[in-house]
Amino acid sequence: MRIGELARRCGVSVRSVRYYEQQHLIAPGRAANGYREYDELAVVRVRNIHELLDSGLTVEDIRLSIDKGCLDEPLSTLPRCPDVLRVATDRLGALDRRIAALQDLRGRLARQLLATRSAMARAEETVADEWSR
Amino acid sequence: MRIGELARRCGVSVRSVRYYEQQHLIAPGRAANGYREYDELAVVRVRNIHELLDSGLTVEDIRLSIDKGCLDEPLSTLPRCPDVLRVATDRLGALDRRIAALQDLRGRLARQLLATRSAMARAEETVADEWSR
DNA sequence: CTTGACCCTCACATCAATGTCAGGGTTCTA
DNA sequence: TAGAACCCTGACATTGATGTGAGGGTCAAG
Repeated sequence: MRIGELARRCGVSVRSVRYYEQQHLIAPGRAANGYREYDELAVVRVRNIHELLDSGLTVEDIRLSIDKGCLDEPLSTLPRCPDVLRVATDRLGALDRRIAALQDLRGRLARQLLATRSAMARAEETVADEWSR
Repeated sequence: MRIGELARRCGVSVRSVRYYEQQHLIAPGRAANGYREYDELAVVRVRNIHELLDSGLTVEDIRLSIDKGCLDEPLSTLPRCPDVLRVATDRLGALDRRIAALQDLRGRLARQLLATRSAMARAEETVADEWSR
């Protein structure tokens, strides 16, 4: 099948499929006219790639697990892939660190906001005091 | 004072100071030789800009609050600035959304990992079964 | 007069995956 | 045979703040 059908069946853009190829995640054949040719295996691979990207892995992560057969069956039916597992575990840790950093940021911003609000409240009280005098 | 001293006193890079200027957050004078000239006010402003950036606001956020006098005193002693307050509140919401998105991602990745691990465990049991036969 | 520490502008690189052009070829259908 | 719908490559844009380098002035101390 050609790239448009592949993309449609995998729920990704044609651009993305070409990008995956450029990143050496897939290697389609070529027809005589230069068009890329994909088989059913490609459907599985591209779906897997998309799913892994969507789960927070990077193209680089996925590339590390290629040529290990880890992308050529539906992920749910191919549980044995230590490399993907390890990378995913690392990625989970990185994700946790990013979340922690964001929550730290949130804490600082919230405290700043709170301090500002209470300072404004105090200022209004002062004004009220002045009025009541 | 010149840009090097300003940057040192504010704990930011010279590059960042020039970037703030390019973004119209500061507007230093120029000496006869073309060197930027900063006064004490600039120290306060640059420190405030850096602190706000560090708190998760963007240059665009900060720009919206300029010309309101919100950057010309230490933030802790200038609590009355509704615009900064509103922007910061918005930013807090955005931060919460980003955190939620990351946590969602984390959940998906963790589930995938868990499923993979338990599938591997099942596979090992199967192997054990085969051995025990 | 030279060295070194400053300063200037301009501009590209970073990170990641994808969108979106431009400029052109192919294939199928009416 | 024309037009629609597809395909190709190549390249720039996006986001945000900063790093870095080239190529070149300015100034003070030695």
